[in-house]
Amino acid sequence: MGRHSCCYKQKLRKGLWSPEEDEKLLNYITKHGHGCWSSVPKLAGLQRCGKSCRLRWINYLRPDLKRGAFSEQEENSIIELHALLGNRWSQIAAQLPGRTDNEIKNLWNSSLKKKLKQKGIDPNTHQPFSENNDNDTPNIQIQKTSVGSNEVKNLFDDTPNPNSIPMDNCNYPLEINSKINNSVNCFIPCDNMVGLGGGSYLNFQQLNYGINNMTLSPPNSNSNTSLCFIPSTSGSTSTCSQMMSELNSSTMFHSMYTNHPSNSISSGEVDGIQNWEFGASKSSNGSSINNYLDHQVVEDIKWSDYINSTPFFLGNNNTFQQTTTSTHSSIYEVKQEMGGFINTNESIQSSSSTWHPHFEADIYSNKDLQRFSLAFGQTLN
DNA sequence: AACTTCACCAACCGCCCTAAA
DNA sequence: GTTTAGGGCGGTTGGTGAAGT
Repeated sequence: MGRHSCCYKQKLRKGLWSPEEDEKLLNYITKHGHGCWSSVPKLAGLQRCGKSCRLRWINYLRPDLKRGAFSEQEENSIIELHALLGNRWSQIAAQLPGRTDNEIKNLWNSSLKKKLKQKGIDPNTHQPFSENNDNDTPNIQIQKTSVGSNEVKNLFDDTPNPNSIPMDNCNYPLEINSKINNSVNCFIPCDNMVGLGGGSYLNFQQLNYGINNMTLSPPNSNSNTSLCFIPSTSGSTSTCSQMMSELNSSTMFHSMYTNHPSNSISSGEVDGIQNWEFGASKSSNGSSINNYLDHQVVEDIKWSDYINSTPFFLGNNNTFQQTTTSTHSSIYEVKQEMGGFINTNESIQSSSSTWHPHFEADIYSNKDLQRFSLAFGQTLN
């Protein structure tokens, strides 16, 4: 592989494009479209390789290019997107109409990196230089870091009561929205949270979404969606009647590992940390804990492979409003009220005998970014 | 005025992915 | 299943003009 065959051909011009060459390329593509790029130079009468023509068109001649200096708003967007996407210039450019990846890359390397450094921010991590930037402790980096205008709370500080989840509409910071919109795995929360014993419970169902427009695609048991929960329809946990009735039965399926129809996410405080237990259930009187994901399964399926960066939403039925439906898909308008991303960068062994192991999740509300610890797997008694 | 350094950015290079043969 | 070519992407280079000495 490596260089394209066209690049080996002799007598092809390289370097800057002349106005005459630009005119030839522009005229040709305007009239005929580019089609196969490798044939463009010959048809357009250019002594260039197709790749060079393509680049010239995309980065300079395309009529929809904005050109000119970047606005402050554009620069801020690039910084935010870079914090989220890293050096994925094409993805960043996709968020900025009229700008090319090359243009943005050049701006970043020549200007934005310096600006961030001048502000005492590491352009690679987007964290203050004074903070611990050790890549082995990524969760720590997030603490006390500003997300948009939101305040960030310390992991072990002032952990909120999940019963007080704000249900107002909320506008997420740009990078959060982008992450949500590009997600493929989302958890649909069901009816409501039900208080039980020392914790609170939120039933949910995972479905598989398409990219960007939140198209709901019917998943199947062979898909790689990993975590498949069916809300309980009886007992102490709430039913999800409304949500269930909106969905074709083919979109629901059992946990592929447990084949048990009842799972929930539960919350309680352990070791001073607010924990969410995931994939567990309690009996109707709340007296005993039964977890349907046995320890062997947990080891086999490598949780981290499935859930890393998995977004989820907490809310009620109003969080997702179905707008259209067809045989194969339903489109939901998302009014997320609270949601987050599970981080599996580290696993914490709790000193408690009943919670193990823990992963962390960033949970965003309309006010704060807060850190929870999630407990996955078998409850140890 | 001459030279050097710096900043910018257009263009190239090489790798990767994918579809077609 | 393998090979090949096209297209896309991110990293890097090198030309050019501005600024500094």
